[in-house]
Amino acid sequence: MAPPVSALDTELNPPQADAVAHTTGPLLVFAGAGSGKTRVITYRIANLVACARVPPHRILAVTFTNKAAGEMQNRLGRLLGEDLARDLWVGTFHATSARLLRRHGEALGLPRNFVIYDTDDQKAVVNRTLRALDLDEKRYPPRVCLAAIHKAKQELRGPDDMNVRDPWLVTIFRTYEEQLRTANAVDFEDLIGLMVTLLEQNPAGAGDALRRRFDYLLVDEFQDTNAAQYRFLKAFVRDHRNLCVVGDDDQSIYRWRGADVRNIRGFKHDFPDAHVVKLEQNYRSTGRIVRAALGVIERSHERVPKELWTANAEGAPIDIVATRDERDEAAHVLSTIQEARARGVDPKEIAVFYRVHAQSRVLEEALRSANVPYQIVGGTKFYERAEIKNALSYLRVLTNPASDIDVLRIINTPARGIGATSVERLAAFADRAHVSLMEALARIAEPRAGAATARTADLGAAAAGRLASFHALMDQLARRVANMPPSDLLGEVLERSGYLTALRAEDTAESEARLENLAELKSSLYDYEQEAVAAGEEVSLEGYLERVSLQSDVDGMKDGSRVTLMTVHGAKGLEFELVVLTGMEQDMFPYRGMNPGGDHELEEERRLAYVAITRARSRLVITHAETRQIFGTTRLGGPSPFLAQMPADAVTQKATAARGASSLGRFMTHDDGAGHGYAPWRHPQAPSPTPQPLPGERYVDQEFFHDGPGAADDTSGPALRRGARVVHAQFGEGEIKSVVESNEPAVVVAFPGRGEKKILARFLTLVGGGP
DNA sequence: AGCTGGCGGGTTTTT
DNA sequence: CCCGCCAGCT
Repeated sequence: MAPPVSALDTELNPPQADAVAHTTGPLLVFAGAGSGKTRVITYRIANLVACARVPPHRILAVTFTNKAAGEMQNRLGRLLGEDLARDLWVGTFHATSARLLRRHGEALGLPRNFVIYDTDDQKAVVNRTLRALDLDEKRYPPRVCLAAIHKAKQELRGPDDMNVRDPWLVTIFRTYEEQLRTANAVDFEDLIGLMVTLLEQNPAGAGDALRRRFDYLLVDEFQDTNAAQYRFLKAFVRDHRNLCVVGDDDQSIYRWRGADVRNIRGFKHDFPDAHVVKLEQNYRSTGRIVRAALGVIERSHERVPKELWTANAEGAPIDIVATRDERDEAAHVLSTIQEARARGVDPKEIAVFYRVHAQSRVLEEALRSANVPYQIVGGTKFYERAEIKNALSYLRVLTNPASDIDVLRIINTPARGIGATSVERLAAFADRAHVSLMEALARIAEPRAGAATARTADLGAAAAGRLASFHALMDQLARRVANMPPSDLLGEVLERSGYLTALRAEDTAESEARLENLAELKSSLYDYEQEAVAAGEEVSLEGYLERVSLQSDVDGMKDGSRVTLMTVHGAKGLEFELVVLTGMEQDMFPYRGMNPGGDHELEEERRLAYVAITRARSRLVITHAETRQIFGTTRLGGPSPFLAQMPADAVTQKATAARGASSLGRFMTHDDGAGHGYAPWRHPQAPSPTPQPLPGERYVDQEFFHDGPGAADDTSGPALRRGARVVHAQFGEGEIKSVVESNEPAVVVAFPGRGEKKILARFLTLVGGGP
């Protein structure tokens, strides 16, 4: 066995060096939060390549997100040089599987041009299935059906061995599978499941071929793998057993998605000879933050015992701030951020966390009106917008005409007179003939026999004509796929389909936004082409579509100098100088949706809180609100029980002025003047506490929350006012003429030489910064 | 055929 | 509160 790279050795503590030096056989690394996990993985790979002389293309590293994969590849580029690093296989389970299935999937009858159906597509398939089976979608809600299907597939179960009582669900599952297969489509679970089939059943020797590809496998965030993924790994390393898994059972937060923390806790059972390393020294956070995190996680039973510690300074106390409601909370978040910025903290080193996306809106409004640059990770995703999905459906049909779901999306988009009745008749005809919708269209569009076919399908001459011209359009476009780069093809698609014309004719702020989004889509295709060329990969429409399907929220995170707003789930694996953790209330965190919730769920919430706390390097501010408007109703939750579990000497209890005032208004009958003579703010769980306003605590700009004159239609906040100068990516600089009411903040801007245009606020940048 | 408005239902986290 | 679905209207 080769010794570790000596130059790296000095930068590693003993357990880290131990893990890096290990080469042959199974290795289990428990990596506590902030314990230098990524460093260990990258150095271990570097060690394998540089010392053990393993060719890079024979190493597969699996990460949780594409972004993490990219970062790992970058770091390895710096350690090993770009040439070697490029040959490494680094990617998510899904991206890696997709890539391998393109090459080996044919052994299972999966064509190379398969498409990946996202949740939306899957739901459409279930809806279609329900209609075909004539089932009431009230009794069989698509969401519920899909959840049952996913659960089964995550455990590698098929319709015959799924654990459900209702036989209809089995039928729905079976039909769903049939639809995917005939559409040459796979869902996320198939990507893993089909790989397992290849590896375990070895059709046409494909499993052996796959196994021979890699000598070493490394898996990050192993605590969040599911049963199928674990079986994938075991099948892959069957012959050499060179499997290194890295994770932290305390950070397992994806149980709801099928992740099974027993994979890491029971790893020793499957690999009794595994070398086990524990990384317990935290290099990231202050002493107080580490102790607060430990206070929460130590209440957990079931966990593998670990001693997380840090040699770092104690640092500032963690602020636990009681606020009146979510708006007061947002104001406090804002002032915390402003204060940090004033101290010179880069906005990109600041993050605001929440449990559920629904909490983000108020926070976003506060930041926007104060002109704080920010980005929201997750929520309504770019690729889920209707116009983007439509455009992508055109592209997908061009690569894979069998994908009926995509055909249904675009057949009458833009409106071309093909109504529901025509589509239904077409679908019925396709069904009888056992062909895809595109194939059915081709038959109807045939110059001679077409007319008779149309009659068979019960389609009138006019309808048949419109269907034929749709087919002609797609046929024409399909001929161009091979002849032009994908970004140009998109342009062709949008022009020739009439989609752009239709949107331009609409001429609303919304249609304008859709056009902008489509332009952005085109540039994302262009970016892909550039990157693929740079990485020496083949540029193909399929390649782009695959990337889009497998993109995650955090992948879209930009590196700009902006504050990040995200859910705690999204924050896994990241770290920030300052973290503001909001909504730490009973029922919000731990979150209770509508289900009663058992022990296991509380355990997962606890781990989630642990993840949230340990993202912070030097400063952590935690807020909770007395009342919270969410989903249209007001929630009243006391402080989260997790707060009481943080050591008293690690935290400082505070309250906003508004919180103090609200208690006064609500509980006192006499006017005593705010902030005087109240019982001290004792314990977060004390009943009806009366907080004492912190001396000197005040608000930046509390005023804007109380609608002033004209505030009602000025939804964009004070920043975008009449007369303000703004910059637009395409039209350049202009002046705001008026603020218009819309779903989204929008304004009319006069651009010199280009006239006035309605533009959504999010496409504009203010000139000159602050108001 | 396509639009609009009313209604009811669901609202976690996401590769 | 927001969305999607349906029915009824143009």
